[in-house]
Amino acid sequence: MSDSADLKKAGLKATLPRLKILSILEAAKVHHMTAEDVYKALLETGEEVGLATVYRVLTQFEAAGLVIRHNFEGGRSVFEINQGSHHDHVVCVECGEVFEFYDPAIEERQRKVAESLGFDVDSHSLYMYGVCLGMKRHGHCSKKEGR
Amino acid sequence: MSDSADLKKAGLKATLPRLKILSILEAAKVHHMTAEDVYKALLETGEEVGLATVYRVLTQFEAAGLVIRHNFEGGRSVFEINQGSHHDHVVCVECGEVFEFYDPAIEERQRKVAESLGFDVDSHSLYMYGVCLGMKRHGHCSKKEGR
DNA sequence: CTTTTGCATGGGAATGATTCTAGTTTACAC
DNA sequence: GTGTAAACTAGAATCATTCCCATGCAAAAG
Repeated sequence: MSDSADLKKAGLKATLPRLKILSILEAAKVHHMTAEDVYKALLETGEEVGLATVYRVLTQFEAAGLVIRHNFEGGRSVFEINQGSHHDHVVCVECGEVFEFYDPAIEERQRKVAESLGFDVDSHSLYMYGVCLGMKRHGHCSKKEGR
Repeated sequence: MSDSADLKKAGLKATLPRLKILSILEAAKVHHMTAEDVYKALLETGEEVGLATVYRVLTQFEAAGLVIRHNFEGGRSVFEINQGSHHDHVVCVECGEVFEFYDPAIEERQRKVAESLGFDVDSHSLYMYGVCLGMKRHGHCSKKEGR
């Protein structure tokens, strides 16, 4: 259950930067962070880590299945901790908030489509972009900042 | 029906680079191209265009709804001509081939999910990544090149 | 058909995100 | 503890994309 054990299980040495990054991702209120976000959070805890390390570690975590990388609109990657349960995303283009949902019917239809193509699916992602309720109604929402 | 008219309708001057880029996208056999792909195709026709222009034009075309931009895995954007009919994508991570499909049931469920969140959806994208039949069976397929 | 006017272009520099390189440090097996 | 492979840091390098600005060209006006 400890982060240290999680890392070992993934075949990764339990180094300080890795432990810190993992705990930041786990503790994050907004749990979709860019590499830069993680780097800033590390600096705030007074940690001496290089941005290169953040990228390297996030990529290793992705390969190990500890985190999920998303390529949202705009080109930069965002990462979220992998809590086991697959879900899809709805992103507000005004405030940046990310909602998650899971729809078994959609998952099933995707599986069928892949099957009919003879495709072995490794991963799939479904993103919807639009304007959230708060921004529509009041021009702001819980996460007011734009981008 | 002419490209020139299409551009004017979109509020864009019918300049030579724009016409060329539009015709390349329309004629493309593999119709998911990166900006670099389009640039190379232009050079092959002997055209003197700057890469910056290609990016600028593709972005304008996207805004005008003439092309669709996709952010597949790997960071770079790919573009396809917008032929009106929405569809989703299945990408082979081995050979790079892109298959398209449309599933009304999935579309409908997405609509429902957005509605239940009070979300106005501008766009949505569904990508599945995996290994295509040809690569599984023979280690190669119609589009053998890797990436 | 020519002039006018302003948006469009080209190319190189700039930016932003991400990755590589070199030399140094650390985790962990013995 | 000690050795060794793996990991770390900082900064340089790379890649995709965008910016800047002097020049060019499309469309409107004459």
